[in-house]
Amino acid sequence: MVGPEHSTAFGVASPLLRKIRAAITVTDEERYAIEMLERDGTPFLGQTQILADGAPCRGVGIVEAGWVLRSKALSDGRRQVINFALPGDILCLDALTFDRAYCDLWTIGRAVVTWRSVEEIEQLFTRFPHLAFAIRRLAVQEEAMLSERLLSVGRRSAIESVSHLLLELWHRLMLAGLAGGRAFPMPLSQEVIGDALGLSTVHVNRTLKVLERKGLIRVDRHRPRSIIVLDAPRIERLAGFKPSYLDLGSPPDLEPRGHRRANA
Amino acid sequence: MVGPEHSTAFGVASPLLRKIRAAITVTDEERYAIEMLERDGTPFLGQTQILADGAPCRGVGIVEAGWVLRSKALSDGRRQVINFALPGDILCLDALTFDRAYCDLWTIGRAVVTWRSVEEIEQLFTRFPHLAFAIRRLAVQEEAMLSERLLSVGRRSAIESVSHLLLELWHRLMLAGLAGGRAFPMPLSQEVIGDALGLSTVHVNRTLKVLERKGLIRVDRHRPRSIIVLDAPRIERLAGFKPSYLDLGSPPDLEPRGHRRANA
DNA sequence: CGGATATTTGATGGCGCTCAAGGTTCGTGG
DNA sequence: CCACGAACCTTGAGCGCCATCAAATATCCG
Repeated sequence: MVGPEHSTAFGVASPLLRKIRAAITVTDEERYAIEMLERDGTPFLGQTQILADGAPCRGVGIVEAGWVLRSKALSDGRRQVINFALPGDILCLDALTFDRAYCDLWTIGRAVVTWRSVEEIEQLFTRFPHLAFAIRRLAVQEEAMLSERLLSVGRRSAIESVSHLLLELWHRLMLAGLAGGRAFPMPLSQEVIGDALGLSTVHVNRTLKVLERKGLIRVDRHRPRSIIVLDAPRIERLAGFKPSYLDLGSPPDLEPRGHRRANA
Repeated sequence: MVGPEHSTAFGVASPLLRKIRAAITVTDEERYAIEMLERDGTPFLGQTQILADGAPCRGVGIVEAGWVLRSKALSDGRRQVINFALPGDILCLDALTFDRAYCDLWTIGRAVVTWRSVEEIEQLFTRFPHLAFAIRRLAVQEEAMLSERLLSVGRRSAIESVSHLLLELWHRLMLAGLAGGRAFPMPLSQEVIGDALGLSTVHVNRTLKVLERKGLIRVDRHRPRSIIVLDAPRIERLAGFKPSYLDLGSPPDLEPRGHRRANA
């Protein structure tokens, strides 16, 4: 039904397209337009700052490959990671209505980012209103993720927060077609995880160890690092993880979990 | 230049209009349209839930009077307040692209909320593109506030967080025309403040006491409760508060603070 | 005045921070 | 192939910020 897909940097089929397809049905013309967005990106190597809090925003960024993080820093160096952008995620969507960044942007390891001007995106939205709708949904999802993160940092214990973050990343990577089965890539250092959850590096380490000792996950420390989920139901229960906030298409499952009927 | 303004519930001139004027110049027609939005609201008395996490969203809400909070709860009762909506703030702006709530909504004390259908808002946006732009800016500001809250909860100490929250509310109330001078209304109980900052009620109490003992604020405990800021520069320094993330119009002040020239 | 809600204060303890040192993995260049 | 440095992970010891529990006080409302 659909032809072979354009292959983006690092040889993965477009995660952005995949995510948009979760929200709307995409015509061939629209598919082509999306694929054109994810071209000619700038490659970065290590941890590199690509945008500064308060700086003018050059437009909208698309993460072609690698991971990017959004963070805010205090004057004495304390840092809070606001969110992670995975391949197919869009950076600075707010640039469409506000031309100043309110966060720092850093790459994590290798990453490829494409910048598109506000005008280009607005033309795209005019030509393809469906795409505008789908991408606005991505923005709503971002806010839902932010709320969930705030809940973690404010009210969940360390082991709950860490578990919840791992499950969120696993889920997002699957939705983007970047993870399958029980394993998923984990480029984040324990320091970065701590900065996302309001924890110290040391405590993230101890918490991961506990999760391993409980037989819930296995951490593969060889690069490229990865996580293997050994007991999904148990860690989901521990984290109180309900993936509905990540689903763009269908409404969230309002029934209690784990009560699917046998022959339905 | 501008005629007498329509007076909303509780006799305060439209805070929404005032905030929109910070972002764009408003024509008389637009002013009338905004004022029509803030009519015929439903009044609520105490702490009342007006929307549930995961429930279908009836449309967009406008806070005419009183305060509303957005929160998420864990199954065991722990609660995180995501943000506060003051008079003139808009609730569920995401309903325009996503028809499910991802937070609970509760009133704080007396409040009046008007619900407008998605269709009505979309018609408004079509008729007045400038208004659409200004209101999208309000949405961006919401995200900036959320990021700042995450920074507080994750990385600031209790005394820094509490100070920062107080300053944010003071500033927002001034922008909405609901506070002037050094005093501002404070309907939030210490429990609610704790739920917003990831702190216990007891610790919020002790922290407020410290701020009073340091001579930075005075808490008026008689209802309607209020806060008086006694030493704005000092508490702003303590909190690391930079109000640029709340300003919709002008770009943020990139120069170091407190260096205004004498005769300028 | 009585009941409900919110604030205040003390005592105690734990989760997670800090400091410090040693181990691992990996990239680079000899 | 090995040496070396950088970044990251690991583990222990000690402690502090803030949570929890409990009880008294204050404020408001009817």
